[in-house]
Amino acid sequence: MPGDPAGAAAGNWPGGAGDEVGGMESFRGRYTNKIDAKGRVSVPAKFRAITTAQGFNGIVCFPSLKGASVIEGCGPEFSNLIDEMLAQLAPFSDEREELAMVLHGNAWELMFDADGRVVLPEELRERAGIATEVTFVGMGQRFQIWEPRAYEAHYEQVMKKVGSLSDLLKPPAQMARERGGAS
Amino acid sequence: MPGDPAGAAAGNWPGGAGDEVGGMESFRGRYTNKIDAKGRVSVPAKFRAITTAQGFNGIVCFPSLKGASVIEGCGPEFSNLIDEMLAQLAPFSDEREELAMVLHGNAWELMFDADGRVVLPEELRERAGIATEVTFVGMGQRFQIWEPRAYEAHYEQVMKKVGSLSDLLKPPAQMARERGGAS
DNA sequence: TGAAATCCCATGATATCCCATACTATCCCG
DNA sequence: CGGGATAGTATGGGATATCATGGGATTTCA
Repeated sequence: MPGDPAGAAAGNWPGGAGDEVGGMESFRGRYTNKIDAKGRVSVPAKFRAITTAQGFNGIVCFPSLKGASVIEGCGPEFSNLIDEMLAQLAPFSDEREELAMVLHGNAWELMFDADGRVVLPEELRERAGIATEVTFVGMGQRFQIWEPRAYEAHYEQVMKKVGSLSDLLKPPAQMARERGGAS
Repeated sequence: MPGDPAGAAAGNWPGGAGDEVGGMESFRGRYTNKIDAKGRVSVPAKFRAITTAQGFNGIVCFPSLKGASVIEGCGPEFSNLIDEMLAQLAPFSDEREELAMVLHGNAWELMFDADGRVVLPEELRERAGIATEVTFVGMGQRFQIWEPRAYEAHYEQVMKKVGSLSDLLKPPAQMARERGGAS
């Protein structure tokens, strides 16, 4: 790989909305890897490049808020974003404590070993129904970790629905015009 | 061969929109290339010129939202546009999550090799029914990658319908006038 | 001291790089 | 106007690097 030491990484293209979304690289693509006898699983190299570029030699994992059978994963940048979002809630409100209990109390920092593998905590695997294989799914700022069959089933459902959602995608200009109330 | 792609050229005619934010170069023309034993396929030189001019030595591919058997492709400018459009949806809404799963989770950044080839991921080829040949079809801001026969069939259908759509094409001035008046 | 987690190395598969070749459209010059 | 030279492009194959994965050895902590 000519001059691409995980830092310049995947897609540092110019201009664009990358900055408006928060300036972080996007987790893209889908990768299915095996869990070995010791519980280790390789994090996709493309994903590793992103989190290490963010200054953390590992990933952060926590349960899905939606209760779905899936593990959420991200790098320090999105993890910090979560902290900021929590910080905006009233300090001792029930809502903040409850969110914090999930997003902090059940979040793990998983360090890469020399070969880029991590061990998924039993607590998270169990809830996601993960046994011998996992599917990493890029979600932009963060990614998800699914049991492969559960992902397949879910994705089929999403594909059926997503055609009708395409109307929601509008260029920023058009979005502004509609907000402004022309018509 | 229909519309003489060579003549349409890369299209940097004078006064062109190449520099403007909203006016990206257009993907034009149609090219059918082979997939070799290693899964590699040459991206048409005209298309390569566009994405590299946008600052990315490769293409971005993702599935069609309409569920059609086709792979969507683009350069960083349109890819960034997608990010912007997604960013405008409510952060953890179902709609945004579902669109992200398709547009990020099943999107790949495919880098050109020294000869301008990429390897289409199995996940995308499968859904598009692609095996040994593909047809690149320019779509303006982006392009599509079809299994050649599927493209032929689809194109016949489109040609039957497109005649009745010609009224939709109006100069911007007229468009604005109608928006202001009616509705 | 024992179980579990971590480190380190080996291996196979895959993707990437690099060079060679055939073809075609363009250019140049007679 | 024609014919040969030339550059750009698509394609094929061998060599090389990267990555996922398995297993042994060492460390850590209870």
